[in-house]
Amino acid sequence: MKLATWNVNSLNVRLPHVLNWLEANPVDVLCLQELKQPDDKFPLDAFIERGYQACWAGQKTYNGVAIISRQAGTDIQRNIPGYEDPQQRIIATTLPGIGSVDELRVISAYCPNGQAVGSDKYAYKLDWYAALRDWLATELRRHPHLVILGDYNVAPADEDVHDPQAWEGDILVSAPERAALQSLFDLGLADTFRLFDQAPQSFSWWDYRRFAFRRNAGVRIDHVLSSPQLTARCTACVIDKTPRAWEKPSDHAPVIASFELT
DNA sequence: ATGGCTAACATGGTTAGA
Repeated sequence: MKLATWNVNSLNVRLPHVLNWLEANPVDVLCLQELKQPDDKFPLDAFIERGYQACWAGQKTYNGVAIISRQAGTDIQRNIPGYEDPQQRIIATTLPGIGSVDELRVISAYCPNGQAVGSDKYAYKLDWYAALRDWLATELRRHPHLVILGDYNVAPADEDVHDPQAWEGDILVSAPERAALQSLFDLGLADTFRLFDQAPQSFSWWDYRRFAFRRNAGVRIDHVLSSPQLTARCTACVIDKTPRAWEKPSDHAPVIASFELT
């Protein structure tokens, strides 16, 4: 089973890319972030025509998340329960499992950017992460087979940053942000990318400016995290840089994780 | 050098992203 995550930076603009990518990469599940469109603009028919189901949480202009999947999901949850937030950053659903895995809990997450260390948005980011951690602790007790895919807006370590010295202490890499992401790892969730040998300088986001993609001046902030029982069955995790080189690309690349479910 | 692109909303210039 293959699951992918992709921050598309406007599904309105990027739908052709998403459909082309899905045709070349017929994953079982695709989690999207930054739809930047209200619920009634979600292009459900385009996915249905290609054999997919979908659930989504949209918002005008900003944020917005979706889960595209072969099988229809149940138990759909929008946002973090009990955490009042007009920003649409979380959608979760339960998919039918395969073999001894009776069901799979899938979460698509768009974690706050934080803008600048010490800003109001930075405080919101850390607060949001604390709420996410607490909710995930509950979710993991309910769902032993859980995977949370998305844009975490945190580069876990210096090896995930093209120029760690230039970025030191900055947004996406500051110690409190890394501690917030670590608090998810401390729940038993694994960064599946690091389960395997990877090329050095592997990134998932590159600034639109200053030819950052051409120079591979990026950071790795999009991750697939899996619960222990799924981590044991994870067989690969790769970043697909291909669509980042297309015309009018998203600034993020998709990340794909594979699991052997029998 | 606090710029540099891109998208949304708007229809000029601001806000936000990371």
